[in-house]
Amino acid sequence: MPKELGKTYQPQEVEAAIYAMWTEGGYFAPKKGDKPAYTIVIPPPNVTGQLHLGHAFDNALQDALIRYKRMDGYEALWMPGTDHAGIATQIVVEAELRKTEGKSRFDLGREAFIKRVWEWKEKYGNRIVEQLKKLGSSCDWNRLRFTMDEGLSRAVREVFVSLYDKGLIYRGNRITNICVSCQTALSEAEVDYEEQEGKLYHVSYPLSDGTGFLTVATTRPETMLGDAAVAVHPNDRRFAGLIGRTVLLPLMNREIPVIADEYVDKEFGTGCVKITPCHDPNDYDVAKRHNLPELLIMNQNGVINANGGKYAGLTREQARKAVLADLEKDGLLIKTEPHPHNVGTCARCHQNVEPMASEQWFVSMKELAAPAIAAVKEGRTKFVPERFEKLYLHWIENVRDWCVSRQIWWGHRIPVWTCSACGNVFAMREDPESCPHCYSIDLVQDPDVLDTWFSSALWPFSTLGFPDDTEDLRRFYPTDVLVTAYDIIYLWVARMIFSGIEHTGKEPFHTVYMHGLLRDANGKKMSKSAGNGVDPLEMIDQYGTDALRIYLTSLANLQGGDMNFAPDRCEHFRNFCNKLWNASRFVLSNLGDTGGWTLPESLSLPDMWIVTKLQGLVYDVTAHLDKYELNLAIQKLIDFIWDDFCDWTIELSKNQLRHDDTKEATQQILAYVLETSLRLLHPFAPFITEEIYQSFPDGLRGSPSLMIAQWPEPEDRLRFNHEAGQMELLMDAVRAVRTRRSEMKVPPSKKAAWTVETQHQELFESHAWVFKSLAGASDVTFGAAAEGAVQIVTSGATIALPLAELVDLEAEKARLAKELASAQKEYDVLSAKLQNPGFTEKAPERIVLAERERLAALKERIERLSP
RNA sequence: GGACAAUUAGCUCAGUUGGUAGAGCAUCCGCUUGACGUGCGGAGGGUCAGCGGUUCAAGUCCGUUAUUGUCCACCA
Repeated sequence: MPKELGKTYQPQEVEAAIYAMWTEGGYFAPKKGDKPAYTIVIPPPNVTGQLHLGHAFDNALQDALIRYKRMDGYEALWMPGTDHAGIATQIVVEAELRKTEGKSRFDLGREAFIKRVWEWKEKYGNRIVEQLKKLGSSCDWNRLRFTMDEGLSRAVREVFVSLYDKGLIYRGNRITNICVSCQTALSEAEVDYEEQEGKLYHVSYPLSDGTGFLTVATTRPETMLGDAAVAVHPNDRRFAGLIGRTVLLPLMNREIPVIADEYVDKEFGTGCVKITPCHDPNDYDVAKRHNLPELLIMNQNGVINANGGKYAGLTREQARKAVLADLEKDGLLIKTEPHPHNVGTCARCHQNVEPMASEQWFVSMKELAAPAIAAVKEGRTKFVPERFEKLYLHWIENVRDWCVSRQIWWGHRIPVWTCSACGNVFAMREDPESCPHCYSIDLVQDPDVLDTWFSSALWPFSTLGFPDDTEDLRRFYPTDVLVTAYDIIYLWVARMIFSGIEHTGKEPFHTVYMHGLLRDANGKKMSKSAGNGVDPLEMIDQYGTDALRIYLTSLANLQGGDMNFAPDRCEHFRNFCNKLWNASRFVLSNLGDTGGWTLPESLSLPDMWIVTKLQGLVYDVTAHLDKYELNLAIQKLIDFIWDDFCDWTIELSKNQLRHDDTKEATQQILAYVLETSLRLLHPFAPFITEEIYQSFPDGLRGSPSLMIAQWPEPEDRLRFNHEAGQMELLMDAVRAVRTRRSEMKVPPSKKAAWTVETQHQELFESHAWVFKSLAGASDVTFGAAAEGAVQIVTSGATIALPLAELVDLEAEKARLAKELASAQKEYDVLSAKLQNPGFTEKAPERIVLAERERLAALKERIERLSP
């Protein structure tokens, strides 16, 4: 029996039960069908994460795709999981530790701290998963993975050791970006550059022989403590005589040479550059070329070390102040000028990073990048929209070696050991018990952990069982499409591509569907500090999940551009859900004895029209989904359901349901169109469509859940183009009369007899009920208009309404004359176009044909309008 | 410095191979029409940033200018 549906849709009352029903039914698990596997891996949210709008958007798109493919017979797997998010998680747990116990991670020690993080993860790590479920995400939750699971950790080991053995991972001392707040190295992709209002300090370095000064310009004066030289351009005449001599480094009283190097830009600053090998990447290179000594003056925590002389123990900020003050005192600070420049900041904590020399592990990129470039250039991996390919290629073609070691504790420990006995350094898949070289058991493991993205890069195959050759891996890998925002192309997407190729021999997905970022209603970036963030869960409470999802889906655009989210615009989509709800109530309360949602044997003209429209919709929605044009798909669905189905089909059905001879067929057509529409809408609005579907009587449900109902296919036999065109004539007449009546302020309750002059008399006569139902016709007769009637010229007919008492005859004449003039003008333009051989010969036939028809229609209209 | 994108109705934005410019919101006018006022019917409002080009035909393709935004590189 059909469930009783309330007058308005109340999403809060049904969503949880629907989700539970899906879960209990086991519908999220992939089912073998007549089509192959279709796989999407979720971009794993951080375990520390709270659901934000970006997740909601990304997941709405993925869920729509996976639900569509599942209904379409594919063995659809949406692989879920979470990321351990090394630094981010460690920061969160450290903060909590400091707050609740006033302790640092060092107070606890490494093992105890890691235990704490695991406890935290067990307690809070599933919060984001529960939130994803609220969105209706149809992930196969039984497969939930975590990047630090045993299996995934094994994948990390395998990949590390395999790269190490191939010589593609090495340890090296070089300038790396260090976050002194997180106290770890970062990869270049984790550094954000931002323009800061800095200062350029001009500092005098006296020549050792006391004959003068050289003035250098610097933005980081504290680094002068580590200076190894002053460099000038070899062709710079100003300093030609000074090359090879020495200056006395102020404050440190060290003699350093003046060298010549082409790196120096003569035009910039003073033309003299201080060379600080350990604290600037360019200086490092210069130092290598000139064999300069390397002097590190700062620790990873940003505190000046013993090499900094009397400044040792000061933080970098304190050191800068002290150095400047001392220079000032010595009269060596010549000038300070404002100098806006780009400064690298830590992507996690937004503190300025400190470039400094340190020992780190690197992945050698050149060899790995080559096939990843080819994969995209040769089309095995495609980006949608295509323009993102350029970004990807530009990055990977210029990629530098990847710094993968992090000086934190939460993450995959680098599987490299050093033998204290023989000094052997080796990487192993299993923790070793003794040195493979000298069998000593005195082994020390590298203290660092791997970059979080090292494990994320393996996600498409590590989640499916790699490194084991599992059935899942064979069936679901390579995956199909990766859906994510463009801001992690380098951090994640590119690394998955080269990792997938290197370790599995296959590109991890054939399509990368990229989208933009959500901004607030004014186009501003959403952020906690600005307080303009929108909580999707609040949106769900207020408007329902489906309304939020439809709105988000409609925001996607074909350029992958950023989108502005205005919370109150959810209302429109909430209204749409309610509209669908009520349309369904109407259809369900008028089912009668309809035994199924098959079409009636004979179709009326309006039936043929809506069925034809529906075929077009099936075709369009499917095509848009296949092309990742989800915004267009949802727009067409809304237009069809609201405008075509509700405003025309349902309105007309009210008349047809009153007559015994048309009642049953009408019931059937309503059920048929509604049921098909629900299936098409389901990927976008899973809850409401399922709730309505479950309210259908048993005979009308082909499947226990709409989730696993079959995706509709367009049927050519149900395209009635001619009849649909006839219907449009009737609709034009309805609209034309409505407009005129409205202009003349005739209340809808006032009916009027129509006198129609038309070549389509049979059509208009047999469908007089349409005009009576929708356009206030009391009677429809045929013939010439009576004197003083209001004449309405529409496509195919002139309709006369006897509303003489409401009409100013002169105004009426003027209006008709104006319409005639405008029609005539349009006719002239069109006829000139059709007389142009350039057009008739070169334009496609269908266009010419359509224009000829338009011309004929205009001609007829002009005749009708002519007095 | 380089690259990419955007510029369409008062506002926010769609616009899928070039083929008569669309939506929502806002505004205005009507409506106790038996699914829905979270609704129904109707109206006004646009030289699609400027200029030039290709084409029978340009919001759509090409060039150029302007403005805005993003990314990359990098200036001690």
